[in-house]
Amino acid sequence: MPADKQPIPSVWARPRPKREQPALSRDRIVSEAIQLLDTEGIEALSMRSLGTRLGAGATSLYRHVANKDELIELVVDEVYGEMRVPDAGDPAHWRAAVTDAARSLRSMVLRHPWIVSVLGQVGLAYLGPNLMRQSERLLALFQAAGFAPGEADQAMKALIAYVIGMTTSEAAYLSMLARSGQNEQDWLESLRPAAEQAARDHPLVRHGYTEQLVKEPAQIREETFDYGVERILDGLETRLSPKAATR
Amino acid sequence: MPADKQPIPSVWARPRPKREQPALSRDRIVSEAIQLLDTEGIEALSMRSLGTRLGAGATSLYRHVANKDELIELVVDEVYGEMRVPDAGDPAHWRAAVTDAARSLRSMVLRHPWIVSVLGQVGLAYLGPNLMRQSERLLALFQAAGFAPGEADQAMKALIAYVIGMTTSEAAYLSMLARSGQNEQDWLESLRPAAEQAARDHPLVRHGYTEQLVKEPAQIREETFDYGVERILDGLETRLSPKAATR
DNA sequence: GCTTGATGCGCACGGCGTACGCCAGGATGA
DNA sequence: TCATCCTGGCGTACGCCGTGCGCATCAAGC
Repeated sequence: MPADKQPIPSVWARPRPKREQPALSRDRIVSEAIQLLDTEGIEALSMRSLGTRLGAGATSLYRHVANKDELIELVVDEVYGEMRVPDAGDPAHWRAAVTDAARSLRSMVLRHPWIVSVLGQVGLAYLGPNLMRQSERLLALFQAAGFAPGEADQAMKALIAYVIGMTTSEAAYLSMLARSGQNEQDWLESLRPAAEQAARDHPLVRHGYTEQLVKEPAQIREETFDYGVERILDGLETRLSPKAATR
Repeated sequence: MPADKQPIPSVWARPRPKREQPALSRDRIVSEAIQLLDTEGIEALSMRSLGTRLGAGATSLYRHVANKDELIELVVDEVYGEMRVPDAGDPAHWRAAVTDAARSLRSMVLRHPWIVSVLGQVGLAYLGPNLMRQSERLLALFQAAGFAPGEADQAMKALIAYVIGMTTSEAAYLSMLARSGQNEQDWLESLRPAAEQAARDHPLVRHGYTEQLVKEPAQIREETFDYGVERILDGLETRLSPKAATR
């Protein structure tokens, strides 16, 4: 047994080996992980770094979560809790309510852009309590609007898929921008040559690029997002009118 | 120097230390990586394992790709090349053409489900030649259908976002199913208790579960996917008719 | 006082991405 | 023909990672 561990000058000068933090717990671990992810990004999350932040060793965390994957499932469900879905109210205002929910989900993802690099791995965040709750509320919204249960389910899935897909590319873009450390305008400028090279031989793509150069990028993203939400709601609305028979 | 590496019986019986494989190249590396990803999943892809498969050392790969992230960007663009987008033809059939493209993208993702756990990290696959090409063809499709250039861009982004979002959850689900090694029915059965527990207090969600138990899961996924595509196309179509003024 | 269960920690293992320097062999130029 | 350089591959090593295991500590119950 190697008992000669640390070069402590005196045993009596022990640096308070015991608890000053409120002790480890699953909740504290999850919320500290989210903070770490928000401030330093996905690649900075290791069990060691998280442990250190909590004033604990890496392996201590394993008393509260089974492994890193489970931690990530918990973290994902936790941030889903930030989404806001309006109460199902007046059926006449279902579009506004659904739009609010979609925007709320988008801003959650943009607040926590690391989530998109993790969504492909967590198989069933589905079962998390927060996602469950939001699904229930969304279903209520669609059913109140007049969709039959089965179709409300499809409508909800279509909407969420769209929001997730659109924000995935937004978040990946913004993460990369953040890593570059540059201002968005400067960064786009430094990317210009590569983009123009790539768009050579693709006139339609190139036309889109040059057209967007004059507008504010953040505003373009928001408009594009809203455009898609509106089109999906338009498409869903055709199913509610009495003459619905598109398929 | 620890020279006791391999128990080679005789130095003279050296097993041909030189090339028999057609030599390393970026193309060979990328296509072997895709094969490895398809057969063993995302977590099996390491520079070492890939090198071994190619009959080379791990670090040899770095002569052809800058780092693992770049390899992944190459791999992602490569599989985008498998997507098929019809030629822009008769404007009257734009819906069928766009639907084909969407289904083609979906089946590409389902053939390579690991892609979804990597999409959040690659900032600009956008610039890859294959994705460029597909974007150009999709834009042509929408413009031929009657969308102005700017709106064609928004329409394309909405469609792709939907497909990516929907297939992300499908692929994550299928990956997890594959890892479980079980038949889908058995696996769903073993998941039942947890699902029912989670859906307690959420009657609408629970109703959806029980309703789907009688149908073929793969067929449900396909119908749900198609439903969303149809709704988006319905929504887009309202913008083409002369009386379009939804927003 | 003694036992027992929960909690945290140190250590160690095997694997990862990749920087670096060496070397063999082919291409090149005198 | 020979010296030189360039290219591509390899071995080694560094500093990370997730996590299994066994021990130390301590509060609670007898």
